[in-house]
Parts: sequence; C-alpha cells; structure tokens
Amino acid sequence: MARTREFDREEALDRAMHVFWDKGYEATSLSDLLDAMGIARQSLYDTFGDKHALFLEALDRYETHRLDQLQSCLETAPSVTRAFRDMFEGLVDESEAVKRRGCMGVSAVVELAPHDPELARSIAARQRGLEALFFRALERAREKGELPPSKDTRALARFFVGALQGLRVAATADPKSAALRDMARVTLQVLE
Amino acid sequence: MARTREFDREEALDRAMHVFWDKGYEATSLSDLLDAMGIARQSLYDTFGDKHALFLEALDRYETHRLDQLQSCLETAPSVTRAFRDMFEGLVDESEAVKRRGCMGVSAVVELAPHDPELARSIAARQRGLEALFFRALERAREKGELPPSKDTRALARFFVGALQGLRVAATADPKSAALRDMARVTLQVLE
DNA sequence: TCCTTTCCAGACCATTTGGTCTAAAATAAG
DNA sequence: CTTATTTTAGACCAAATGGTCTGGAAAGGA
Repeated sequence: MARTREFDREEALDRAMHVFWDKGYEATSLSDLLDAMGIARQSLYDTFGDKHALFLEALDRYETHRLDQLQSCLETAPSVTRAFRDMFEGLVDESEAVKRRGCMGVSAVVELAPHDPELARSIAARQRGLEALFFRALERAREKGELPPSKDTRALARFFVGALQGLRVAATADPKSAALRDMARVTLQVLE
Repeated sequence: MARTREFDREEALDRAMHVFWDKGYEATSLSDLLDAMGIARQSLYDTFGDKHALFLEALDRYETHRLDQLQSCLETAPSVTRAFRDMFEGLVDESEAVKRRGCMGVSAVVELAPHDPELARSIAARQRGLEALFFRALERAREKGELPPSKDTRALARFFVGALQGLRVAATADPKSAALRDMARVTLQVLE
C-alpha cells in the first residue's frame, strides 16, 4: 500500500509559481525551484513532469487566481465602473515591490510566447477569457445605466485588457512614477 | 601602428540587438551572439565588455531607434492626432511575425527590471523621454486646435506611453486577434 | 622588414544546466 | 512483520554556460 504523498502538491505548485513570477522562466533554475518547493528532484519530475510543464501549471494557477480576483472585484463592487476604478487605481496603489515584480502573465507572454506555441495558445485563450469577463461586466453596466448606451462594450472590454497590461509594464519599469496614476485616470475616462 | 578594426562595431551591435530582441536576455547564449555578430569571442569581450554590457548597448540602440521613429512620425504626419493614429493602427497592421516578436524594450522591462537596478534606471529614463516626446506633441496639437483645450496633455502623454506598451503585449500574446484593432480604436478616442 | 596592435581560433575554466537513474528511507495498510 | 508505494538524497550525465587566456594570423605605418 502506497506511502502517502507527504508534500502538498498545491502548496509546492504555489511556491513554484512565486519563483517563476519573481524570476521568469529562463532565469529560474531547478535548484531554485526545489529549494522553494521543499521537495526532491525526483518528486518534481514524478509529480509535474518537467520544468516546462511545471511552468505551464504555475502560470495556469496564477492566471486562474487573477481571473478569480478580477471576477470577485466585479461582482462585489457597488458598481461595475467602480470595480474598474478599483482595479486600476488598486494597481497604482500597490507597494513599489509589488509593482516592480509585475505580472507573471505579462512576463510569460513577453518571454515565451514568441517561441512557445503551446504557451502562446494558452495565453491567447486566457486573454479572450479576460475580455469575456470584462465584456459581461460592461454589458451589465450599460443595462444599469452606468454607461452611455452608445458605448461599444466589446471594444471597451478589449481596451481594458490592453490597458491593464500596459499599466503593469509601466509599473514594473518605474514603480515610483507619478505617471502611473495619470495612466489609470485617463484609462478610466473611457467609461464616461 | 594598429591593425584596423575589421568588423563594423555598429553592424555587430545591430545584429546583437536583433538576437536579444528575438530571444530576450537569459535565453540568448554567447554562442548565439557570436554567430549572429560574426565576430570571435575575444572581440566581443574586447569591444563590448561582457554580455550584460552588450545587452545594455543593444537596448539603448533599440530604444534610440524607436524614439527616432516615433519622433519622425510625429513631425511628418499632417497632424499630431493623425500621428498617434498612425502609431497605434500601424502597430495593429504589422505582420503577425512582427507582432509576435514584440518590443525589445517591454521584454527588457519585464525580464530584467525587477532584478537589474542599472537597467531599471535606464528604462525609467527612457519611459520619461517617451512621455516628454508625447507631451510636446500633444501641446502642439492643443495649440493648433486639434485637441480640446481642457485636455490634460501631460496625463494624455502618460496614458499613451502605457497604452503603447499594453498594445504591444497584447499583440505578442495574440497577434491574430481582432481585439487589437478595438484596443487601438478606443485608445485613440481619448483624443476626441 | 619590423613593430605594434587587432582579430581570431580555439583551449580552458569552474560552474551550472535540466534531466535520468539508483538505492535507501519513510510511510501506511494488511 | 511484510509489502507496496512514495519520497529523498544524491550520483551521474552530457551539454551548455559566461568568461579568461594564449598564441598565431593579419593588417598597416614607419
């Protein structure tokens, strides 16, 4: 009868996610991963496959969490426009360290998507998922009179996907910059 | 009397830039660089210092070219608003391969800025330079009546810096996506 | 031709790399 | 206690890594 799995798969994966988020894919070594995950080399290979497979799972976990957070924000905010405001201004208000660290999704896109078709497909699907989430929210906003009826909610949703990514890159580039707030402020003006 | 330098430093640097642009910093090996640059190992070390120093020069070259291109676009377009339109729609109209490849500046930010203070400073300065370029252009637009007088040109300039980066990431993530055009279209609406 | 300098072609270096393999230790049910 | 399975602790592997070093080849002015 099998020995029980001693380490927590999810916990290990979460730790791997943090290392990849912090350092990216190429700059993260197996040694980094094993140290952070607290497991042995063979366990990593048995449980996750290889480094690339682990990265894909870690990214999936990250993106799922992000989407859940954004969805939660959109559902609990007093209004949809307020939720968008919270999203963008919340990003600007993050600590300098968090801003510098950036977004694991953006990092994965930029570092790997040009040469990793599997990851590129996964990411494109995620991006469409985020767009769909924003689209539904903006449709609700329009129905409630929060948005002028003339607004193209599909286009707005897409715009916000790009804007979020742009703000994240700008924040990584210069976390202290006052420009970030202006970027957020002008971005949000499209809701008026 | 010294032997003349046989290889063209600028040409070699340009080729290095293309390799780094294509693969990023970590995923680019010395072997990759030497092959592309067409020089020997010792020449690279004598001429550029080391891999990191070469990367910084390559990035500088890239960013200088980009700024020149944007500046040229802003100066030669019939109007400033038209220049912004050309910038964003031009990006969307690029080939799929070019979109997938992305922006070397964004790649450098995301991959290296969190852990490379020297590069982070350089990039933050570049970002401010781009903002200044956009600001001057938008001021001209306002003076010419292309923009409503109430528009905060500083804020708009900052917004466009972020928007450009966001569109680049989105294009890398999903070059074929129709969403890119909507992102550009809504971004440009802030000029109205 | 000589001298000086640059460029090249590797050898060499220590270290790291992702991944495979083996055997011992640990765990838990029967 | 036995059995089956998982986990660990490395050893091992071939290859790659960024960088240093050496000596020969090449170039050009004096």
